[in-house]
Amino acid sequence: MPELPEVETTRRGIAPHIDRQTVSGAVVRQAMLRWPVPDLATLLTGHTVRGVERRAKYLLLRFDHGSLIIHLGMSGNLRVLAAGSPPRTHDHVDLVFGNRCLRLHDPRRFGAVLWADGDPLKHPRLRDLGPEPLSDAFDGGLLHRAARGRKIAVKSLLMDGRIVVGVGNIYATEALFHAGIHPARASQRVSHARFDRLADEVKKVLAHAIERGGTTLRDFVNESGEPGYFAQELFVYGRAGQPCKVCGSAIRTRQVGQRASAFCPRCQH
DNA sequence: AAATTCTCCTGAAGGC
DNA sequence: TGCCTTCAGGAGAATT
Repeated sequence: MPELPEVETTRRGIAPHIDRQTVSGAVVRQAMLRWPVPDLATLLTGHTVRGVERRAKYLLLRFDHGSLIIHLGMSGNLRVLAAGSPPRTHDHVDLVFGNRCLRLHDPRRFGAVLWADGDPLKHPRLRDLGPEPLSDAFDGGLLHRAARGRKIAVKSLLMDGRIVVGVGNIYATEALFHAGIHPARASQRVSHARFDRLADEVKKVLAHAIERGGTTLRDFVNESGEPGYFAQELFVYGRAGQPCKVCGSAIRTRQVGQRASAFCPRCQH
């Protein structure tokens, strides 16, 4: 499931192939993803990509007349293929650049392709987002302020995009383990010092995962169809019943905010 | 206002 | 072997 490191891996992978390239055509095979997909052939043919950026888990393809906003949902990936490559099931959208093709594949269709006429950062889906986790704007103080008076589980706080973006289930789970904080702990009962540590661990785990090309659990692949290599470095996510890599206790899971959450009962409080 | 629940979808896994 | 049920999961929407 693409989280920030997987989206950033995708951005870095596709940018060299499509930045400053001109769209020669587009195909929309499935016009209904999370929201309706615009008529991309009409919208983009003849227009040139003026930048490939990322905000939270959204990819932004800049054009002179607006921006294409792409979200990979939980099962999406973008690959660069030869133009004319036969589509497989769930290959929903192609953007064609001469002899190459940027193809969106998304079995569960939780992804989205949106268009913003003006500043994409002012789009309703992006305008209320919190700071980037790898920026200086994100730190323990921000978490501590957001947690004031909140009974919500600290893991849910960390995954709330209005507070900080890009931290999904995998990396929230891992960062909480490294910070020694129980995922279900009430936010208001986490000290400033422990939030400092948590923010630091979020940055470390995300940066490290980007270096490894992201986490591949089932189906994440980069623009060339290759998996990421962070999965082997996970300490708790997906390791229920297995021994903690630090203390040997059996990793447990429980529901936190309707989401499966793994933790070490001895290392996290 | 904050917290919780529901929703979209498919593939994988488990039961029988 | 194969059909049926269950469930995960990002994040917006609806509800409490």
